[in-house]
Amino acid sequence: MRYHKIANETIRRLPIYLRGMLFLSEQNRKTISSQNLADIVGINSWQIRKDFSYFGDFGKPGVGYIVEKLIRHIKKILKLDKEHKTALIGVGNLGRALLAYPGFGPYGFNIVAAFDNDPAKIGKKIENINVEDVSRLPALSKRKVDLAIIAVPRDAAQEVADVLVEAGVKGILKFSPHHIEVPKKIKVISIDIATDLARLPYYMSA
Amino acid sequence: MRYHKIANETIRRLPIYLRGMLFLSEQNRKTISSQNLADIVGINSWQIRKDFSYFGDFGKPGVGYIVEKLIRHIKKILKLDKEHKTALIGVGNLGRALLAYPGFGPYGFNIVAAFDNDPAKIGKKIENINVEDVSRLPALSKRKVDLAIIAVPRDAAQEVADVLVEAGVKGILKFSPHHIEVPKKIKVISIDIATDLARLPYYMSA
DNA sequence: GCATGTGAAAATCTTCACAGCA
DNA sequence: TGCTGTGAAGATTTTCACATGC
Repeated sequence: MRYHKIANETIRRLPIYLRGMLFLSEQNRKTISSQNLADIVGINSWQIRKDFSYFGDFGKPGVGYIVEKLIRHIKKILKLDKEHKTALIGVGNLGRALLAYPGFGPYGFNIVAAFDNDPAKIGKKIENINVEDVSRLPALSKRKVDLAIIAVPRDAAQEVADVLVEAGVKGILKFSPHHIEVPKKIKVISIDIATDLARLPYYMSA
Repeated sequence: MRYHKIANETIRRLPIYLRGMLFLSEQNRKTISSQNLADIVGINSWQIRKDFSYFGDFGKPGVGYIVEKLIRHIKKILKLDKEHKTALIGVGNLGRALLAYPGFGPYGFNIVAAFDNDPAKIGKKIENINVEDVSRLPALSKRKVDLAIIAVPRDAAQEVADVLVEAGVKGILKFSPHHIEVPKKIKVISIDIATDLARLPYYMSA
């Protein structure tokens, strides 16, 4: 292994590899070759090897990669090896789907708090999480929450983000399509279904 | 304008620009400069100008871009200028959130059918859409549906995709994290919240 | 004078081909 | 023999700087 600046694109792919490895682990596979993993995740084998080569000698020539070891290794790189307490803001349709989503666990994400501004929802329990008033957001700083998922309407996103940053949140995943302004040290990732969907027709053969 | 192969990354950004332009249109803005648009969408102005330059002379030097004209132009490039009938497969939490999602309209996406395999859901009406039995999927070919959104559990995704391809669907948006195998001419886009979220901790300053 | 459009340079990312180890 | 790890080549994408048009 040499020193390399790690490509951004590599970081984007690591969670995909991790997903594949977790699947293999469920099935009690012990080792996997880059070619096998390529078939599972839909990424070329040489791309996989190149990506891994940034981080050290993961695999054994002639054998492949050891599933459990690779999982631990990728988790460590992505800093997923310890729990991340996560707050959800906005308990609408999407918010409820997120609370019910079982896929966060294996990555160490744990939704520990949910907030809304609708009095009809505040105080209710959804999926075992108590819905709190958004006015209580600033108190998050005391609760070791470092990550937040924003699932509120467009116009409220910036305001919510400001409070979250103030409360010490380090990373934000948002579903509102608008760009929000945050300090440079805060990382924001956006998911917008319509924006992704909008690429499809371009690639669809008539 | 010259002939250029259009960069994939450019196509990825076009829906983001479109989103910004639609927002401006709502506010009755007539023209916009690349710098102004940059502030709204969070992408550099030179990147925006470069992207647009692939398609022809969109703007007027000294003035900027004409909002309505640019919207029409981008929609045309992305083939969003006509309606895309869309089917939803899987009416769980996520599926219901998608049916209630108001953001598809401006892009010309219209969910015209929903399917599930749960007898308790079949026949129910959700958000004005009748939930049909998945066994009726093959009949989609007669209904001019060219796009499908798969929101079913992991293990069912490949099977559903196979039927959809058979039924003539040209593009698939899926939420199941697994890679699925489809003919090359079918375009598949995946959204996986956990995979996106998993990148955050890496970038979060301790 | 203001803002676009674009060659050219720089940076980044992917692909290849194969040396070398188990 | 099978499969990794990686330098080097190739392709793509971003960034810059400025000529050009309104």
